[in-house]
Amino acid sequence: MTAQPDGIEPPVDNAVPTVDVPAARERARAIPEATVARLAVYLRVLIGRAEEGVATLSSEELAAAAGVNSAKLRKDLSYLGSYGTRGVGYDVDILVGQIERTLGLTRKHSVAVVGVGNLGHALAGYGGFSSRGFPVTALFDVDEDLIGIRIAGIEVHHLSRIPEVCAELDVTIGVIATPGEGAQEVCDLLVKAGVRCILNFAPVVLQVPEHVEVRKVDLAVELQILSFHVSRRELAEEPIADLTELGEVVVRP
Amino acid sequence: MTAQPDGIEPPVDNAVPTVDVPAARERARAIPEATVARLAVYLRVLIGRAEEGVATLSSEELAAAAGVNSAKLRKDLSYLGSYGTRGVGYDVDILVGQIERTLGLTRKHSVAVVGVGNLGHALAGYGGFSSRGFPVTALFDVDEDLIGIRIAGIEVHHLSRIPEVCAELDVTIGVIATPGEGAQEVCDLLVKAGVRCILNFAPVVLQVPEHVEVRKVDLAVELQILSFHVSRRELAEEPIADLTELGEVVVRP
DNA sequence: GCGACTTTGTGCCTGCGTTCACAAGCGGCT
DNA sequence: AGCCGCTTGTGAACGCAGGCACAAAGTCGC
Repeated sequence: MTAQPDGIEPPVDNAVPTVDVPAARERARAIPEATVARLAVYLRVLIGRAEEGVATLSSEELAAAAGVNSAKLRKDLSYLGSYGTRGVGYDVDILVGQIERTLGLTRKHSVAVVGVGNLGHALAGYGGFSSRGFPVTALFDVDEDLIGIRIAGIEVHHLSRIPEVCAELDVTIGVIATPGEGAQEVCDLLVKAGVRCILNFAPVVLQVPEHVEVRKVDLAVELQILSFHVSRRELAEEPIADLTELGEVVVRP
Repeated sequence: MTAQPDGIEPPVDNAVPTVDVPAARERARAIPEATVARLAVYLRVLIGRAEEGVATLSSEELAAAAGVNSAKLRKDLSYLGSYGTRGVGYDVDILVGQIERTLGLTRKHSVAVVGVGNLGHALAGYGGFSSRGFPVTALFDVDEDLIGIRIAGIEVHHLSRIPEVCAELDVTIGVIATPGEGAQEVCDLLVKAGVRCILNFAPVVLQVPEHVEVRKVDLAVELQILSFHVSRRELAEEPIADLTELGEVVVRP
């Protein structure tokens, strides 16, 4: 364990405990964010291979399938502990179990989707969620015309019932698929309802208390990043001509 | 300009050129990926403020609205050049123009969506794309029942027509919203059609030639990352009890 | 016109994440 | 049983991104 989170070392580290509970906590905390994101990718690949009957996989193969460097993969997996066999590779089933444990996938996470527009509707019907242990159990909207109807078997409630319904269904993850305007209000409601993890599709930066985790998915931003690469490419490819369209007029004094 | 991209300095840097074309190219190349992503966020905030009639914004205000550190914001903007006024802040309109130029948003980017399932349907109807200069102009699917129907006014074509239609409409960005199985095949078709930027919603790692840029949006992965944080929280909050459910049995020899 | 105040732009440092390279460890073959 | 080859796990180096803090540069008031 090289990277100590932030200075504070655990007091004593000499005795020989059989079950090292603080270490479990330390380790979970110590896993870098970037690694967590990749673990999810590895998991998907592993589950796919497991279904094909593959029992063992080397870091090289797994890395190729996940689109990363094999050294990075090994380091990522080493955060979970030593579950590989030198000379052989990783036992697929064991690794699946370990990653699931680390990501907290041993329990189901009930998901509430707020905003049943284009996107919310799609998310409610998206099979990829429930099949991966994230069943959408509640839908909310402001539009009175939508209240009470069922989408993919799930009833749509009014925003005002968020606290009540979320508590009842033990919702752990809230998905905000509203327009930008209502998003902060919805977020506040979710937080008040005890939801501590939010996936935000609305194009606003949400203000949340410190104990709440927000991840933002912004489709327009993704396209703009791609757009940047388009122009960068064109810039790099064209030998020297036609750059005037840039309007770049840098005058050095 | 401190950060020289990769060693090679421009030959002479003494004369007084009026239009510094190579510098434009260098600069576009030098902008860090992380900065590009944030520029898109700044742009959205700026456009919002511009509509409210705000003419000038300080780095502090803009940073707060975008949810970042003000020093980081200033450094990000400095990659575009010096467009702020000390003691005052940034002129909103000028900055909008500069960011749009840098991101290549001065032209429209025609978008093709492949896969008209739940998600593809939502994307086709999503107003956030066209309003930001990314009109969805083509839809594709394999399902014969869908071919020929119109969604949000756009006709659905068969996959096989991707090359033809994309060329005709000058599609620059392809969006893959198919299940994982067909994704690589669709990707190959798009690449063959000359599309060089792809936004991939399918849960697979796409293999593409070097000159093609892929961005992946994986909703299940996002949820799994949130799930990780849920368990991390529970681990940190519970004083010491109930950690056995982890199954964490680390025995130090 | 000058001084005080405000805000930008950036040099420097720190820390995280990635990559390299290799020793340690394990299985299989002889 | 012992050796050989393969693969993991990790120490160490590197590079990039983030944050601090300050000098430069501009505005506003007097």
